[in-house]
Amino acid sequence: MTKQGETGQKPLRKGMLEKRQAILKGARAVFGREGYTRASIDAIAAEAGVSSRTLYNHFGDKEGLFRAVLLDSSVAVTTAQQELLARHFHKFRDPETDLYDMALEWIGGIETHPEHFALVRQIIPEASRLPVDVLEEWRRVGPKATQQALKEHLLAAGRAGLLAIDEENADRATRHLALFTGGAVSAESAQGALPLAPEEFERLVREGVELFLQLYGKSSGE
Amino acid sequence: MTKQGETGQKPLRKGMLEKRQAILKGARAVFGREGYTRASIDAIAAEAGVSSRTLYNHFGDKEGLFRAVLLDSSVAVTTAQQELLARHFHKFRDPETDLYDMALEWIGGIETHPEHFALVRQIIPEASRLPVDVLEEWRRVGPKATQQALKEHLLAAGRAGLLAIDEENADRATRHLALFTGGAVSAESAQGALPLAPEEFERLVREGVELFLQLYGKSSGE
DNA sequence: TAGCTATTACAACGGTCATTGTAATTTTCG
DNA sequence: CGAAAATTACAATGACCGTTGTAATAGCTA
Repeated sequence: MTKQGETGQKPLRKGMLEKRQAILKGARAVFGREGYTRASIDAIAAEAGVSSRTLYNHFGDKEGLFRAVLLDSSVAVTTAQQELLARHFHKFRDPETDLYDMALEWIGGIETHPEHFALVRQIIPEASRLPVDVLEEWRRVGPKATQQALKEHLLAAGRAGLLAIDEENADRATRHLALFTGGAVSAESAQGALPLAPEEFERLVREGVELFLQLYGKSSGE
Repeated sequence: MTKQGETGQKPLRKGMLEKRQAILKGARAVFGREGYTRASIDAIAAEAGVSSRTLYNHFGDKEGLFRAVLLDSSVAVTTAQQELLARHFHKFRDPETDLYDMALEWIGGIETHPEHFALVRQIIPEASRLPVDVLEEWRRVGPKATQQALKEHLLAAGRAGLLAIDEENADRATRHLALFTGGAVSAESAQGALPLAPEEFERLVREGVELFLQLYGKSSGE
């Protein structure tokens, strides 16, 4: 138990890092597809093209692997989402269209990173069995981090006079934008479990952005 | 497979019905707590105070039991929710307070029927492995039925001149009320997986109702 | 009370799975 | 190249679990 792996501090040898990432990739796929309990170590090892013994040498046990996969995947997706937000808000001029384009790609992340969100869907019912620190760190590096980035971009847009947002209402505005777009999509698709027609998806996001601008737009807001 | 059980058409003998309901109750608890895969037949039988063989005689196999439990529980909760809506809208006079009271108890159903919603949380990641007809029937007798009842009450309130709701916008208004209150609570509590402080719960519901009235209230709406 | 039926206790089968040990083999690095 | 480390194949262990059969028992109904 105290040998190595766990949090993976110092994989020095060359191939180790590749093996490790292959395992993480395979585990993300299988855990997301099958769920924690159904996912067998052998299936993950096969998906990663690795012996199951190597997997144990890297991550200790099944729970350690799940922990590593969840956090690794969360960091990756959060990074991608933050880059996406930065890219869209960089050229933020017209709230009407720019906010819609941004939200479309942001919420579309559910389909851009299907394995990650399948993985996240698995932890919801498993929450009471998962160590609290894992849950907390997931929220911190995942949803919370993305939300924080969004909040800062919205604040910047507010300072630029493009939205009716200031330090006072920024938190609520951020929650509202997420709720009106992502929350609406999530509710309609049973938390992403059921497929949603693209037109329906776009309609929900569009209506959500319209509602958001109705509250925080410069024309009718304030 | 063709012997009996399955959909349970004719349990005539006296004690059988009690056994059946004891099994459904125990299965709801264990399935909700452990999830489909982890939940063992023996654990369910023990929780129900019944031999595992009796369980098989009633429901055929594990999947048949899960199917029966999910639909039975959904019908029960939907009935309770519809009664709740009828009771509140019966004495619907002042949108400000009446709508808040209603939403508080409605969304509070997550805590009033914890086993049911734990069960529902389990089917989300399991969706792709569940027969489509089970999923469809669940949505029909569950969320869809409640949503339909709410829509009719909102329409009635609109006809009574208490809300700015008519046949044109009733569907959207219904979705909005659910999203602003239940969706907000759901998002904040990670789909109900993480506990939410009562004050936070009430605050979210209150803000949700306020926002709803901002859009569909008679004073500032229209 | 007699007979039918549901229920039970018990055992067993076949399967899956997490985990570990070991020895051989491959890979990496000095 | 040669040593050290990582990886592999292989097997085994111990546990859990869904499901079924069976014979005994308890409960209901007529």
